[in-house]
Amino acid sequence: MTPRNPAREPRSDARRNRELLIDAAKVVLGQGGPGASLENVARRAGVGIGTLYRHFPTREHLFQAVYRHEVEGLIRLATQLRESPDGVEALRSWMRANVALVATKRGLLVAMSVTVTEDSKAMYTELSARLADAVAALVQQAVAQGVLRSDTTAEDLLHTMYALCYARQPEPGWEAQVLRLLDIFINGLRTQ
Amino acid sequence: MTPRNPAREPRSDARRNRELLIDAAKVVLGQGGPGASLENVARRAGVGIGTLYRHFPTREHLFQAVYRHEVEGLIRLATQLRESPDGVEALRSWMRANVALVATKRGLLVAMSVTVTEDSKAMYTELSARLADAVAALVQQAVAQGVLRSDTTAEDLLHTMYALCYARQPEPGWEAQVLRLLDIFINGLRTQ
DNA sequence: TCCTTATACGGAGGCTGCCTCCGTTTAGCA
DNA sequence: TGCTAAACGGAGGCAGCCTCCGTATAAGGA
Repeated sequence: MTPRNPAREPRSDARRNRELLIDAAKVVLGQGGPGASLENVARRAGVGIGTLYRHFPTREHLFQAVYRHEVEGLIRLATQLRESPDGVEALRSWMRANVALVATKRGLLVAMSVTVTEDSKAMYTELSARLADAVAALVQQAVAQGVLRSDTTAEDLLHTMYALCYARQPEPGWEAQVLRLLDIFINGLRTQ
Repeated sequence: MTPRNPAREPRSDARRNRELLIDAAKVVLGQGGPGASLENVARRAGVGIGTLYRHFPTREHLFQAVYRHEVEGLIRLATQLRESPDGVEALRSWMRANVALVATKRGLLVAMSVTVTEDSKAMYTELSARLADAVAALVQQAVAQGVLRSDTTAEDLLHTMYALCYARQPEPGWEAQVLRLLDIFINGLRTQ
């Protein structure tokens, strides 16, 4: 074996366990929030606690990895939806996915907001920009198809969506309410 | 001794220890946030952990007691400031005290926002209303003195203050910035 | 195919905090 | 001064945090 390979690929078991841990953490942190038990995450992933700590030295590392994973999923989804023939429907689907994420991963979002470090701020900035770009592409597509008002911006959509989510979150049944209001908003953006 | 006294006053040691615990919790929770150690609170108060749990059966009971204590302090301050000859200065002092509270008790506020129960929502509603009333009285006083625009509302002030606090909080030095912006805002409300 | 070893795994163990339970102490009434 | 309801304190059992180190294994080279 090559004894000195500074940038070697991670071993296959390491890669697999990392994925397992992130999947488990999605569920456990999403429900339990900032105080959720990391031993519980390791148990659900079927790995030892030592493995968890090797991959994610601190609680924040794990939170960040999960968050990044989720947001990159949304970015991927936006890219896929650019194939869609109906640009407005594409936007609607994408926003539904985003609201669903806020709904199921509430604990995670609270956890992220509790521990704000320089590091997490940088990540947040980077991901926000990429997300906004992905949505802007969807908007442009719909505008080009002639089904959306040409003065629409990605920020209009994102700000409205997050404002609705956060203003409504505590009540039960808020998700349906927000989706209804979003539909109205999107209809308002249609070329008549 | 009267064995059957359903609504007896708490014993003096109980009252004293309750105060000691709230004082200690102010510091410990203000710094440590939601995850702060309750044993640490008891140690700082100089009482046993059992005593803490008798007075505050859950972490939330303690959080709520501290929060109520702080907000009632602000309400008392507003009442005292009604004696002040200069209504605008009184408002300014009061808002400075409020910003200082946000600055030193950040951990507490985060803790309160993480665990939202029916109970805490009711308390929050009640205290918000009383706080708004106290500020409204200060505003009316200043208006009556002819030093403040007569269309000013307590909500204008409170919303502006909290929006500034929460939008700015993470940066270092935010407190001075917020105080400066608040001063400008209050000057804007002066009758010229 | 097998050997070698860098890489990764798992969980025991020490520590801290949570919360309960109960024996001890004390405030305050008569 | 005596009595007792009320309050105190901390031991103890349990759970989670994180580290450390002996064991297992993936994968490059012979």
